[in-house]
This record gives sequence, structure tokens and C-alpha cells, in this order.
Amino acid sequence: MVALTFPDGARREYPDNSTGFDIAKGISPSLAKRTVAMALDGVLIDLNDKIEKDAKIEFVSRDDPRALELIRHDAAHVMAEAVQQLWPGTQVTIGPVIENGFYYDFFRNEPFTPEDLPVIEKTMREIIAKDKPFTKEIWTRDQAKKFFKDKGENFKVELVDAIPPGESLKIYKQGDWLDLCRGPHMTSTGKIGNAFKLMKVAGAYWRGDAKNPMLTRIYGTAWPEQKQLDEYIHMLEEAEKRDHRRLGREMDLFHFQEDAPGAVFWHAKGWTLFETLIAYMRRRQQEAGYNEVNTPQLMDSQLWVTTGHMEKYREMLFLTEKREDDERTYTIKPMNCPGHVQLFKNGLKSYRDLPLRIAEFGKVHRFEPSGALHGLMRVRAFTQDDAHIFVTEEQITEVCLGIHHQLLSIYSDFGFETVAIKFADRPEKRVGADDVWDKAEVSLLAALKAAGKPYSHNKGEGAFYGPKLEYVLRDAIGRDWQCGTTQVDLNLPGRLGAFYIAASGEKVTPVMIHRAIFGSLERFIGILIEQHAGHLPLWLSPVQAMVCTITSDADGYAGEVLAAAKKAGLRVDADLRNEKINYKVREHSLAKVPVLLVVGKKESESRSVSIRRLGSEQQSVMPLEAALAALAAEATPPDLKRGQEAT
RNA sequence: GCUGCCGUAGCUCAGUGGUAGAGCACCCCCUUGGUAAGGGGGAGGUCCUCAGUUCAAUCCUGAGCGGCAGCACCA
Repeated sequence: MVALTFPDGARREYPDNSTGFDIAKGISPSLAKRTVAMALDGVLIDLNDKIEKDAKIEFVSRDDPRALELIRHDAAHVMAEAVQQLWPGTQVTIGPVIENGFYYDFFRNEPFTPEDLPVIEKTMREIIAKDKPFTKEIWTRDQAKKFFKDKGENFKVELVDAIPPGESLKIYKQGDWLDLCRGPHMTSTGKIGNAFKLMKVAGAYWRGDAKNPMLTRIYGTAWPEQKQLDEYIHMLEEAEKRDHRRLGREMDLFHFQEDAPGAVFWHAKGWTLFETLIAYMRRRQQEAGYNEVNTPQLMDSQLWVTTGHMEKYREMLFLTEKREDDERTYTIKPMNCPGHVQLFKNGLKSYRDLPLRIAEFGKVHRFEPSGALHGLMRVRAFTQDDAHIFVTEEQITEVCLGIHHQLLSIYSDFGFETVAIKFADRPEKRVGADDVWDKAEVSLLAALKAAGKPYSHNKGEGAFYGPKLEYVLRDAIGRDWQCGTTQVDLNLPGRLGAFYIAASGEKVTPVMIHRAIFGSLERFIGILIEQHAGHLPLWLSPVQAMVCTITSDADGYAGEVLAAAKKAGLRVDADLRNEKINYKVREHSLAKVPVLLVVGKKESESRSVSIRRLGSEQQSVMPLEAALAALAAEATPPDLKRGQEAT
């Protein structure tokens, strides 16, 4: 007998080898009917599994959040069956559940096209309508290998081989069709329901390795109810509306063109935003004791051999051709650090100079793979808010901690309160001895522990010269973006021959801490655009206000408003065109101008403005001076606001 | 980089082996209108590039470039 504890606390005994289904049926046939799986001691398993020991039991119905994964996994199996039914000879590989859905990777000489998706979906619906029961069998390794080999399923044979000895081989059947699978599954295909949709086809490497054959992956999404599927599709449409590439064009911020793949053409408004971010960061850096510098865009390629970049990252570098009248070739900088080491080396440094903070808004170029390029998020030419802090070994922890606090304060100014931290240690491709790495990792981790924030461990993901902390922002629609980084580097300064004179009079190699907060200005702007769906906060908006006239009678007054607003420090423009106010409101709203200052006869007579805020249909009429004072206060960058409050 | 899809006006997109289209935007005219598109007219194209097939290519074929999605990559 086994003793089972139910969610309500009741405890009952059942004969050995009872299945979940037996027990559910014993309680009530309707419970058995609506149960798709069970959880024993919190672990989800097949409802038809035999229960062999005392446990807490829960019956999982279709609308249980835990069933979502099963619905999706079952849908993946049904999709695989549909595909093999439609195109016999297609090999199946793996089909896991992912966030919001599932996929299955197939191998077939002919690729799938988007037109195939509705056909596959139709066949899936037929399989689901048949309500085929899922059944499980345990096979031996040889049995499974022979079966898949005979069927020509070579990828499955590889998967069988990859299963560790001693682990049982589970085969799940739905009718005649079967698949090697870890499970669990629901009781039958009918439980999947109809709230699913195949989303797209794409290539994916077998086992995620670019050296392996390319498979075709079909992505799908599945939900318990149609309503949730509709909501999900609606959410995707909303995300598309936030796409910074579209908004960038609509807001006249930047563009790309074929002549410069992966490089931004910043328009005046986009550049205003860019400069606003730099001005902000410049103030924050000054307050934290950084010295801003500028270093050459091109340096002798030999320098990059010394740093190790040429060896480790040659394919990422932009190099100049050798000229007839010059012996040397040059490399466009992919990073600012070697330049900053040159600055450190220029003039003898004392331990009294440390920590020495060198900052640069450095524009770097990296030959990113063409397939990686994505709007502002991944480019080949970008600007870092880069800084290098030269310290003694003893100063590492304290300096990293200081960076940590400033970094969080800065993210908070931009409205990012959820920041995850990852600790990345030594990668395989690296320079420097292991004992040096030991030291660097210990010191950086000490700062992280002192900060007292939760963090995750990103094994083997450090830079080639040192371990790093990665700061990951969560945006308004739940996406994660890695922006900031703090890296401890015990290697490069030594390689490049940097030293300082210690208190003892000896020459000592300094430790260099690399840090960036925005990371890439370009990317950070892309994130801000998507975070706010283009509705940037007033202090960041390139055009903060637009004076709109109702009739040309107000042109003169509009000019006064414009001049006064500029004098108040606002970035403002005026629209005096011979257009109706509706037209102007629509146009500037679409361009995401946050404040419209509408002036007509009434306003000019009373020296006031009618204010309409982006996203609101309401207007408020205020005296001109008061309105401008309020807007100017709101448009003050958060760090300056704090400064004003303090005085 | 790999796989698939795509490239026609500033934008969104139709279309055809023989003379290239729409809506919006732009310019001009009329309209002076109170908070998300007033009306009329006009201009605008190397149909991504190069080669091939053809009497004839924007269309068919091949290569290249660029974009999109996914994968791989991301110091």
C-alpha cells in the first residue's frame, strides 16, 4: 500500500501500482476526465504512471499553470507527427518548450516555407481531434537504436547514444507515431486544444553548433485558451510598434543605408538625444573623479599585436591597407583600453596618483558578423561611455564597489529599477596566468559580496583579459539588456608595460578596471526608445515642445512664446504652417513631441498657452510664464534636479 | 558567418517578358480652421548592382550587395 496526501491535507492509502488515473477516477469520473497529469511531491509526471511510494499528490488540470508546459510540449509532438505525415522521410530531432511556446527541429532536404505552416496546422488539428492517447514505453538502448536506424532517423540515433548509461529510454506514443522523449505528457492529444499557432520557420544548427548541419526549426505558440493566444499575438504586435528602427524613422532620429552596414547616420534630433546622454554622463563622471580624454581612432597594428587583440580577435578588426608610401598598417580601435594605457604610461605615475580614472566617449569599430546586425542594438561602429581606472591590487574591491553604486544610481535616473548582476569568470580563450586570474576573480567577487545584491554566476563568460560583472536591465515589456560592465584586468597593463612607483620606490604594474555604464550609447538609445515606446521623458526628448498656431493671427505671439521657451532652456520649435490645428496635433503626436503649446486668439490676448501632453487628449490653459517655469523644471535632468534640491 | 524570406517613389505596398501604379509624405493653389488627416492640382522611379538568356528583362537564370527572422557570434 502507498499513502497519498491530497492538497486538502487528507491522507489515504491505495494499493501498490495504482496509477494517478485510477485514483482520480476513484474520487470522481469528472476529476479523472479533466486531469491531464499529476504532481507527486511537486514533480510533474504522467497521470498513468504507477505510484510506488508515499507522496503528496496533486491532480493537474488543463488550466493549471503547470499544464502550460505540457500543452506546448504535446503540441510539439503533434507538430512533428503532422510534418512526418505530410512529408515522409523528414527526420525529427528535438522539440522543446520555450518561453511562450515551443519549436521542433527537422532535417529535410527541401526547406519549409511560411506557406507550409497553415497546412501543418490543419493536420495538427486533425491529430488533436482524434484525441489519441499518449502512452509511454521503456525501451532498451539497442531496441531504440535499431528502431530509429531502420527508420532512417539518424539524429535520433545520436540522441539515444547521448543518453547516459543507466538512464531509462522513454518512448512516447500517440497512436502509431512515437518519439524518444523525457516527458511528461498529458493523457491525450485532444487535451492540447485549439489555441495554438505556428509562428515562423528558421534555420538552427544541430546541437547549436555552427559546424553541424543546419536544420529547419518551426516555432509555434500554444495556450490553454483562445483568449490567451489572442492576447499573446496582440502583445507581439505591441512590441513591434515599439521597434526602435521604426520609431527612429518616425521620430526622425537616425537612419541606416547600404553604404555603411551597421553604422548609424544620426539625424539632428537623434544626435540631440545622444548629446543629452553624454552631457548627463559627463556630469556624473566629473562628480566621481574621472578625467575625460580622447585617444586616436587608428593606431599601428603592431600595438594590437602586443595587446593580444590581433591574435584573439583578428576577424573582428577593421584594418587599413598598406600604402605605397608607408611601411605600416593601422587598426581602427575596437576598444579604448590600449589607448588609455598609453595615457597612463605618459609621464611617471606614483602610487599617490591612484586610483587614476580615465574616461572617454570612445567610438569603436568591430566587424560584427552580418547576421548579428540589428538596428541600434548591434552595430559595427558604436560609442562607449568607457573608463579605465588604474588601481593598486588593494584598491580593487573598494573601487568596484564605488562603480557599482554609481551604476545603479544612473540606471535609476533612466527609470530602470530592475537590474540583474552576473559574475563572469575566466573563459577558455584568455591571456594571463591562472594565479593572476585567481586574484582578479577573488577581488571582484569581494566587491559584489560587499554590495549585498543577488547575482548569478556566468561561468566562462569573462573577457579574455579578466573577469567581469555584467549589469542587465529589465525593460518595460520584460526584456533583458546587458548594458553596464565592470572588468578587472591584471593582464593588459603588464603586457603594455605600464607601471607606477610604489611607496617602497619599486616599479609596480597597476591593475586596470574597465567599466562602462550605458555600454554602447547607440544601443542604450535603442533600449530607451523601446522602453518608452518613443514617449521619451521630457528631459531626454530631442524636441521638448512645439508651439502650434491655430490661425496666422497668432504668429506674432507664437514667436514670443518660442523665444521665451528657448530662454527658459527648453528645446522647442514652432509650427506656423497654414494647416488646421487637428493636422498639427496629429503630426506632432505621431512624431512623439511630448508637449504641444497651442496658441490662438484667446491665448495671445491673455498671454497664456494651451498645453496638450503627448498621450492625453486633455488640455490645460496656463499663463505663459508659469507654464514655461513648470516645463523647465520638469525638463531638468534628474541629477541636476537633485543638486537643486540639495541647495 | 549559416538557413530561409525579401529588395519597385521619402514611407507602406500593388503590378507586368514590350509605355511602371496606389495611398500617405513633398511642392503649388484655394482654405484662417480651437486639439489626431479640409479641398484641388503638380512633381517625383537606374523597379538594389553586375553578368547571362531573349528581338526585347524591373519581371526569367546566376553571382554580388543590403535588409528581415532564427541560429551561431557578441573582448
